[in-house]
Amino acid sequence: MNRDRAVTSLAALAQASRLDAFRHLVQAGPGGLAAGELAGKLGISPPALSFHLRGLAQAGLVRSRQQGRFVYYSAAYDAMQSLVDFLTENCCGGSACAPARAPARKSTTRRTA
Amino acid sequence: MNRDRAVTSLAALAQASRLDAFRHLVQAGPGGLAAGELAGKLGISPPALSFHLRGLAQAGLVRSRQQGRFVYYSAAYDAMQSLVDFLTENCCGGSACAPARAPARKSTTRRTA
DNA sequence: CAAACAATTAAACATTTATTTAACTATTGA
DNA sequence: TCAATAGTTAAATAAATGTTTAATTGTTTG
Repeated sequence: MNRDRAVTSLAALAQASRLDAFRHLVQAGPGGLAAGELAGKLGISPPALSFHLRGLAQAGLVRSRQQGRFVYYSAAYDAMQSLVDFLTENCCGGSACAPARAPARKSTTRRTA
Repeated sequence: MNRDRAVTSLAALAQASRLDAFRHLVQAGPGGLAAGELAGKLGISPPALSFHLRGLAQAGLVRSRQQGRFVYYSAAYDAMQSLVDFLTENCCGGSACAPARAPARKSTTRRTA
C-alpha cells in the first residue's frame, strides 16, 4: 500500500452509497451479491450503483464475476486490511501506544473473531 | 460510529495532503506537531493546511490545543480505531473468516505492537 | 430470431471540493 | 505601542464528483 492507492481507496469509501454497498458486501461474505440485488437493498438506481461499484472496483476494494446474466460483486478483504494497516503504520513513531493493534504481517492474518 | 460519521471521516482522509497530515500526526505521537511545522513537512501553504486540518478536526480525527502563538495538532487515535472497527463490523455475516481481527471492544484496546 | 431481463455506458447538469491571494486576529517581545 | 510571527478566514476561481434519463451491450428463453 502506498499513499496514492490509499487515497483512492478512502475516496471510494467516502460516500454514503458506496460505503453502504461495501459494508453489505463485507457482511455478505465471499459469495457476494448480484448487482441488482444490491441496488434493491440500497434503494438506488442501477446506473447509480454501476457508477459507484466502478469506483470501488478501481480501488481494488471489490471484485466482480459474471454468472449468466448476473454480475456478482464481493468484498476484497485483503485490500481492506492493507488499507487499515497503512493508516496505523508506524503509529507513535514505533513506541508502544494504546491504539496499536497486531502488527501488519506480509502473509494472511488469521485471527478468529 | 454510524454511517454518516464514517463517511465524514473517510472523506477527511481521502485527499493526499490530509492523509499525509494525518499520518505525520499519527507517527508524531500524542504530543503532536505545530501547524507551521506540519505545513513545512507537507510542503503546502498555511491557508491550505488550515483548510485541510479543519476537515480532519470536524471529522474528529485530530485535536488541537493552543500554546502561546503555536497551535499543536495531534491524532485522535480512538476515532481512528472506531472507524476501522466500523469498516470490518459483522464481517462475513458473523461467521469466522480470514479478515476478521480482534473484535471491537467498548473500552480501550490495549495491545502492544 | 425476437422479446425480456441484467447491467453498463453516455451525456447533461448540479453540486462539492481544492487552491490561491489577500486580509484579518492573536500573541510575543523590542 | 509597534513590528514580527503564527495561524485562520474570506472570496474567487478551477476542478472533480454525483445524479438523472436515455441509449446500449450481453444473456437467456419463448
